[in-house]
Amino acid sequence: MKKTVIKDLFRNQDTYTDQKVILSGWVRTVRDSKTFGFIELNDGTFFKSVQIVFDDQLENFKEVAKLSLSASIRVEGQFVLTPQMKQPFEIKAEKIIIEGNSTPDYPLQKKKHSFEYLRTIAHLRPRTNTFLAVFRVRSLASFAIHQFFQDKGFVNVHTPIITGSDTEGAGEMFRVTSLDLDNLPKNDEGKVDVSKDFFNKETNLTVSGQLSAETFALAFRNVYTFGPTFRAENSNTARHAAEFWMIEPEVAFAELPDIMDLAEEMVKYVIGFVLENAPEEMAFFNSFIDKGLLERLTLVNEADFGRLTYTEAIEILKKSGESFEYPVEWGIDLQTEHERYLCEKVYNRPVFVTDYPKDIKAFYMRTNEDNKTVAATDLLVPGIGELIGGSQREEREEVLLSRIEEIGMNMEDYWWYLELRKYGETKHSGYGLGFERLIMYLTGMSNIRDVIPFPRTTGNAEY
RNA sequence: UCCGCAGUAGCUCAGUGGUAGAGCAUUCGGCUGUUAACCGAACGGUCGUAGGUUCGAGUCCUACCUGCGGAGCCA
Repeated sequence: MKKTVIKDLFRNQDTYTDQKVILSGWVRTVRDSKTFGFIELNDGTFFKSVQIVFDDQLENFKEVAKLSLSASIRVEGQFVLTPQMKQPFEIKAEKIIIEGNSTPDYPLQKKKHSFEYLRTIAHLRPRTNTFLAVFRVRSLASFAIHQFFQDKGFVNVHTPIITGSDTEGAGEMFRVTSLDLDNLPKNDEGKVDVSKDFFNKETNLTVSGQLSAETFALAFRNVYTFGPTFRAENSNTARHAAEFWMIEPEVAFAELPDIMDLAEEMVKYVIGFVLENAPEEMAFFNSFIDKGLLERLTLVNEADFGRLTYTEAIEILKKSGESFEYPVEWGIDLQTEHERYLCEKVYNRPVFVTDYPKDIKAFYMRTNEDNKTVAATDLLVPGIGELIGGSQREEREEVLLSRIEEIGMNMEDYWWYLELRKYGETKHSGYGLGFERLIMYLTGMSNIRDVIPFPRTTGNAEY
């Protein structure tokens, strides 16, 4: 007889009724009495566990009753519907084989643990309800994003992880080297001789695949990247990590509103996909993590995202009567308190802010006709902040050149990027989506460390 | 990096200058339908680290370490 997985039992209860099944999984809890007992068994295939009923007819009844939490077992037994009970069905065990018992000091108890504590046992926390739910949703959301773009004919580009260029302004980088740090080769000026390094030059981990993606957009028209990104910022917040995943679509023959439409459609698609494919997990988040989650996500899927310009946002903030810690003035970068006010108080849904002052944005963003602002947008989301940052790219070679000069960047480093403007340039636009922030938004989890299997943050690369 | 809060049993916490505590977990016993099972008992501590004040410090002071929350940076 073939092994059955618990997901199948839940999804096809009719076909299993009164049938014999073989299950294997991990013990969540054992409740025993003198001559019988119950085991909650989770096999990883489904969010919910199955109740196994066993009695002293089993030859190893005593050992089974004493199983430690998270022991792994195989169960042969009969599937029985139990409509009057809390659980829809249970397995009446005929045989239980102990594959790997656990020990009494198993750190996960049958009670609520703090996320802080669970972070200290990141190798065991995926066995908890919360993390089973988080990481299944993460997997589904990842798949949904690929499906969304693939259905639209976008080409997935694997941009380099090790990079010799720096997307200006995207943050501090992690140096990549194979040099012996205890014995560094020096040049005549006493500095490290990077020509002796593996790539004969200075290299770093990527902070963004955007510039590479642009090259492919000007060949394939519609492309996206989906990969890890690294920032060596000493950030200590619930929404920053040193290693995170980013999705960066890049679209040729597209202006800013085109990619805003794309971003909105994408976010809604992923929400719909996750609600449909992980209903148990989403119900769990709604009950135990974030009470308003389902209502909020459903609402978001039905309503249009808000859209306003930076200039309009400044006016709203000025007229709001709120006393902000950072005074509002045209030209400032919007602070967290301003963004929160806009999307949580004014709109109460995701909102695109567009056309920021060019002085506070990156060199590659397209300068608007007013010569003061750039065609950039941030998607602000309640509870998370900035979920997406995007822009129309500056396609006019002479404008781009003067921007690079203005900022004082090294022109030679961008020779290939500039050549894109020379050979058949077109308007094109793209954005970056922080994947973990999307997961936080989908699950209601409030710390980025709890949506990454083994998070890397300042001072922390355990596991 | 800055500001604030916290660190006491395996976990979650109480203890606010005078004998180190509770619930849960664990172990043992009981229980014929439990489902965060229940009932009884036992076990469990260098009070983050190092100094200092005091007759006496978990408690007050200083420094450091770690974690959390907020801010900056951004996705």
